[in-house]
Amino acid sequence: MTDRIITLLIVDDHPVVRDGLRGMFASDPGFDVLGEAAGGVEAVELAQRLDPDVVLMDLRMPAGGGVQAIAELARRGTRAKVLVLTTYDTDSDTIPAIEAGATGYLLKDAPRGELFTAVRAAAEGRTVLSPAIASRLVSAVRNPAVPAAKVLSAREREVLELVARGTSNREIARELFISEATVKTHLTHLYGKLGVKDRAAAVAVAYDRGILG
Amino acid sequence: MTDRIITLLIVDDHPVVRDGLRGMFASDPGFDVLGEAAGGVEAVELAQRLDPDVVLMDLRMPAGGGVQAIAELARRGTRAKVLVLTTYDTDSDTIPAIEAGATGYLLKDAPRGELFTAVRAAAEGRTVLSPAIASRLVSAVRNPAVPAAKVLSAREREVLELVARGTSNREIARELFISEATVKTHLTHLYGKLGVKDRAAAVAVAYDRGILG
DNA sequence: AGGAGCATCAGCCGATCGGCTGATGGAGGG
DNA sequence: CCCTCCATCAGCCGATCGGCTGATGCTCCT
Repeated sequence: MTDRIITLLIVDDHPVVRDGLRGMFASDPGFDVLGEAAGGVEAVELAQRLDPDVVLMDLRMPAGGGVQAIAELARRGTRAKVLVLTTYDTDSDTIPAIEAGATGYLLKDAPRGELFTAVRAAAEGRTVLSPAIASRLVSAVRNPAVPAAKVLSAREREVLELVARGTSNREIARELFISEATVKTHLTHLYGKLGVKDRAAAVAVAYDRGILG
Repeated sequence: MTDRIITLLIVDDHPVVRDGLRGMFASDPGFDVLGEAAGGVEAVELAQRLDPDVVLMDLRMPAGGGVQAIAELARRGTRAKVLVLTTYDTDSDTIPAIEAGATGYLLKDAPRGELFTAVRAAAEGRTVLSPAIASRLVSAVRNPAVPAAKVLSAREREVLELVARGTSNREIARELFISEATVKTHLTHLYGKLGVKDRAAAVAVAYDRGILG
């Protein structure tokens, strides 16, 4: 199993990164890069057509988000294992990506050897995590997961976005065609979810968690 | 001038990106990659020792910021032209980097050909900017340059940081050993500088500009 | 000497916010 | 069918905020 050739699909919006990865894997006869995609939508399509063992996937892409692409692949029952390869260990998409079905999660600054090992592991279905990611995961699991009790609803996010622009409650109400009372309700709720007491702190926390910005 | 071999130094904290760039330039006999650095400090040192024509520099790096490295190179009168190669067109370091002495500014998703052209241009001392960056620059210049009228004082930043944590004016006053009236004065001033009307928007703008977060 | 910018303070007042209590209807899961 | 979550709305009230006007002392630069 370990000595079979592993086929790959590379998904990243940066040509430079795609080149780097392709070059890396080309130098090892144990791998075969079947194709490249620059966005999530294209990735899903190519994954179906080329049927690679492993998909190396960047998360932040203009043309179709990585997380959605992973979810879509899972929904279609694609055989390929998805190995997320991203720049940020602070990425707020870490947990969603894994929930969506990613087999592993590596940072781009991982050394070559680690990458190769990770791809082989992923091909066999084993989970691989960067140490930084792993530690974030365990702490995320330790803390009651933040299980949805802290996920803002779509409406709450809308309100929060307007708050970040300096919009008053009354103006928000007009903007969203709801009453001021409802705006205040949404605010009270999202304060609770974000663990803050006022709008300024809510905006700060939202930026820290990647909800805004 | 155009047909001399151009020597390069690659600076990026990601091995993958360094590989990608090295591979790209290796394929063209007109370029010679002298070395690689993973951080700003190392970059300055290598630039002095290797004396490349062009330094390809990432901005966001853990080991020594790119902007500081550029400034340091300029201070030392290094011959090398610095071509910033970054991921973000929203990067708040754009203008500082150019002020620090960068010859050009490209986004990583630029196609190969553009990169080659840009490096040759940079080697000749010509300025190269990604379209997105260029447009940001002109607008930055059109607006009176943000001339210091919009730079927060140290005290104002302190107040703003506390605001972002949800601290009330009274608490901020206690925290900083000043009166509540003074806190309000600082706030009024920084609202003016940031072009906002309330604390929530101030926090948002501060995050956008990299003042907070 | 004078101006600009910063940090400090005062008082007043209307606008806005946030907490509290309580309620309704719709959607989705068990 | 019941429960939960979401979105919607109401009214009350004290706390907080932001604008306005005006003032002092300090430092740095011209």
